Amino acid sequence: MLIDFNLKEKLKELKKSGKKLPGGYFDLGIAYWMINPDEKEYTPEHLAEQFLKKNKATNKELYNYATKKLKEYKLEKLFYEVEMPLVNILADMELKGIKINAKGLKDLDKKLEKELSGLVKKIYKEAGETFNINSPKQLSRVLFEKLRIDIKGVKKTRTGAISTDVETLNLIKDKHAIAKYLLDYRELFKLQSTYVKPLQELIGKDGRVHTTYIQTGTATGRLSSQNPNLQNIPIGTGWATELRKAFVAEKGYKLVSFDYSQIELRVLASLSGDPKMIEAFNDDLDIHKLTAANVFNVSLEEVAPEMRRLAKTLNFGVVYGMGAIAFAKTSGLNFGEAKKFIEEYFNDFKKIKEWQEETKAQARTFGYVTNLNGRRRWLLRATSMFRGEAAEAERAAINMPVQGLAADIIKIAMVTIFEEIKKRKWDEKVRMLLTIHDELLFEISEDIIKEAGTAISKLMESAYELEVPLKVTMKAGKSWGEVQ
DNA sequence: CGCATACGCGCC
DNA sequence: AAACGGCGCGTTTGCG
Repeated sequence: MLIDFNLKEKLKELKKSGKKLPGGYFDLGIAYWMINPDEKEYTPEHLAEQFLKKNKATNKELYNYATKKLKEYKLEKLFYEVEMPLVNILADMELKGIKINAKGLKDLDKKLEKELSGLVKKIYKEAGETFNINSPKQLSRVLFEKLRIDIKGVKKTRTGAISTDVETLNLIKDKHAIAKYLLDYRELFKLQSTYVKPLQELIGKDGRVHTTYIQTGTATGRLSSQNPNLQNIPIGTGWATELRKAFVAEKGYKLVSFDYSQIELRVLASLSGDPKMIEAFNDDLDIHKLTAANVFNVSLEEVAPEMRRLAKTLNFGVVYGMGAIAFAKTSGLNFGEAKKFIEEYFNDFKKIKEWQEETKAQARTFGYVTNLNGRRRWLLRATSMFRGEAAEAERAAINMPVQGLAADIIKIAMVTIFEEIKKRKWDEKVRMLLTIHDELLFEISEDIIKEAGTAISKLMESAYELEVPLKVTMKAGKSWGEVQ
């Protein structure tokens, strides 16, 4: 058995040179990540220091300690049956990469360039001077000192400066024409500088971009993606779709996305055992509409779009431990109304409140929380004497078992799908490319899309048994822009 | 000059 | 004043 660090990189090297893979392997970094997912680094030096209290340790010593802890924490199944197989799967996904239409990106770049130069001119004209729009410091001076725009309701940054973020710009939109231009500028500049420009640089000789998945990158069990991060590609607006259209399928293939519908809320319903929410998912109802009907005390037919929107914000916020202040801010309600809606929510879904309180108590009592598979997160600050610190740990505590189980489910699905691909000898026809928390993106040969799509959907839906069904929606297209 | 920090923002 | 969980990354700014 191969016992070492960064086995994904080693497997990639072996695959590239066509060599045989080891029969079994044990990634030390991932093992320690499961023991404590909040370490910022998982290097041999750091782990020896942190866990063995030594300057140096051999892999054997690190292995012995890790296996002991994995057993003690009941993490062996998750480690050996999910995380380790995933190393090989991620290696494949990274090597494969996703095809990019370079010409499309270049054209988009030019379009953005043109739009941006127009906006810059308008902004300078409104400001009566030229300055660096990308500098919050300079922008703040122009907006609030030179132009003297009213700062009522505008928040300050952590260091006390007047904020210039989107929320602020929206607030002053009606007070000065410059704000609208700045909002447009921000959107386009972000798109160009963060996505369109870097992506072009990262296209390989094979015409594809190859992200790197970090298996030890989050404290909840999720994966992260870097160089480039393909888990935060813009979606929704016209410009975002233009960008997504540059992610394409190879000739003879289509991109096919498989999305878990409401996976975190389903997990929360299941964990809490809340009868109303479980029934809603069992009946395949519109969960936000159902929530709205409950918090507004109306029938499903009487739910107006605005009511549903508020309920949706509530549903998402609850998973994160959102308070009245934050709910008020994101919903546009005043503090009192926001507080009432949250109370009403927990009154309607009592078991969710109970589950959250139990989970917080666990964090305080044991200093950690776990999810159904034993995935663990240490939260020693739950008993901090600083109220803010303790509250922050409590919010992390109620979120981790939910986010972490959702992460496990998609990882389990990836492992079973990978096995199915091998079994059916679909290696060249069904390529798993991306994993984006609750979504898997494949490149599938056009002749078997139907058959493979059905198989993949089924495997995703049966990856884990909850108190409610898992639901997957599938979409196929020539580009990523077409599957959203 | 490189590096860390602040700010801001894209996604789930 | 803020207090919504989890990430990665671009630009600016100030420090050594």
